Amino acid sequence: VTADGPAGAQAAATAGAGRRRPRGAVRDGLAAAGLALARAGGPDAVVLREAARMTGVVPNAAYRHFADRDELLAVVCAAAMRELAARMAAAVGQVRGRPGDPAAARRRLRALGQAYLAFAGDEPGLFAAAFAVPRPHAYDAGDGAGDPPPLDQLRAVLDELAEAGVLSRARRPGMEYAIWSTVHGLAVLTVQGPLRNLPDGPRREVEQAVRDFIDSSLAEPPRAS
Amino acid sequence: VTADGPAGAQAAATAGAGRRRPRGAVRDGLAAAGLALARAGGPDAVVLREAARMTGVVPNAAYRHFADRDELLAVVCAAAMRELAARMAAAVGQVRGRPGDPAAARRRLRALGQAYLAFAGDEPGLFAAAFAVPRPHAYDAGDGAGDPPPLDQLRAVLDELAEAGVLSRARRPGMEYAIWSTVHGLAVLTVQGPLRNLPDGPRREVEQAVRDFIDSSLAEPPRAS
DNA sequence: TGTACATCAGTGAACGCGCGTTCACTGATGTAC
DNA sequence: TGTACATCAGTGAACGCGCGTTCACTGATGTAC
Repeated sequence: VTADGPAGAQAAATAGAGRRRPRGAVRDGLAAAGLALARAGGPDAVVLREAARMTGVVPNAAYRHFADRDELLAVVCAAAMRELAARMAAAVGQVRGRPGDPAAARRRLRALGQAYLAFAGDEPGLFAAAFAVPRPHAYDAGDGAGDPPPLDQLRAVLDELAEAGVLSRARRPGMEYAIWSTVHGLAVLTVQGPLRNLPDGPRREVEQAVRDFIDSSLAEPPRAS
Repeated sequence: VTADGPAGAQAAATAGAGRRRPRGAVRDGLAAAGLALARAGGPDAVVLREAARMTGVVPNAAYRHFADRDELLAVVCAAAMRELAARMAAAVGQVRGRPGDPAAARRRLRALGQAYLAFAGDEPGLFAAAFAVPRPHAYDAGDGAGDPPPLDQLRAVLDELAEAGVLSRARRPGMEYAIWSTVHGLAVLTVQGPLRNLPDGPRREVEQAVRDFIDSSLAEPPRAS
């Protein structure tokens, strides 16, 4: 962390004992290190000893801040999910057009999906981690601060589409799950799944097919089956 | 494997050395044990030593049949994918109605999706394993024997829908990826993902919403975006 | 403002575990003559 | 049909590794009087 000269080793060893960092720095450091590990290798790569190493702290020091490895992992996963939410919020925030404008609403939905896919592609480790949280899942549990969780962002855009008349009221209920499933499935299949080795050309065609699929599903009334 | 009496231990120990099993039995046993491990705990649970233990063989004996743990895992994953394909083929085979009948074609598509979801729900470990194959993926590589791979089964039903006039020709290209993404995403989200703790009622509503979403996307022409 | 003391947050050493993998071996199997 | 021998498929022992986690400790921090 600090630059050590040839004589610095002893200084570090001397100063190393006891508490030297400001309050909360070690906990934050462990969480940040865990996030870096997840970024590089997914949730399985979040190794407590390695996070402690990166923080410059002895492994068992982590137990002052987390009950066990699972608790650290949960914090990392939540951070990964927040990063996804931030990417989506940023993308949708860049779309021009007043609220209620049908064309703008469509663009916002598209931006949301695009951001989701881009995150999965750019950060496969974080994407996997975001959905790999151990035991109970706090996916919707936005604590007020920060961006709303992905599902809420999607709901907001769909509500706007319904108000704008692009999406018929009758079809609105449950639509967020259908679209979420579609985009999430595409992300999983093309990033970690069987379609991960698709060349760029076919990959783009697949993505276009999925976009058309979603677009064409917005306006029409449901048909009897 | 064989029932050992109190005096059987020595017999087993005596007979244990050297090769006793019929040709290929150990390899098959390891693969079957690996599949059982994947069934119970997903791809990460496919542990070479444990598979050897279950087969009644010393751990390093596995290296006579597989180059390393990854090769065993690949075999297990392929078997898991074959089980998914078999479930889908069985489900679609039970649908009555001659080829080309529009209503029957729709039922076949629905049966396909239903089987996919049911497999993910009944066998979460195998489902995860099927999509966790290390390095290059042989998803489409049907070797002639057995059922066609899932994607081909889906293509066949969509072709039938197109011929029956249910799915307009213009929308047919790429549709298999859109539907696959949707169903796969739903499976992942509700089985391992953030929706895994949904009570039965809401879960059924979500599934119904996704079904409606797919149904309503078959017939309509694409709209300009 | 100064001192006594509880608490907090780190260190150092060690534990047991189970894993994948390698080595030298040996006995049964199956083939060539 | 019988024998010599190469190959195959197992055994037994061991390796090094890195992990999560526990223990007893110690020194700095911050609080009560």
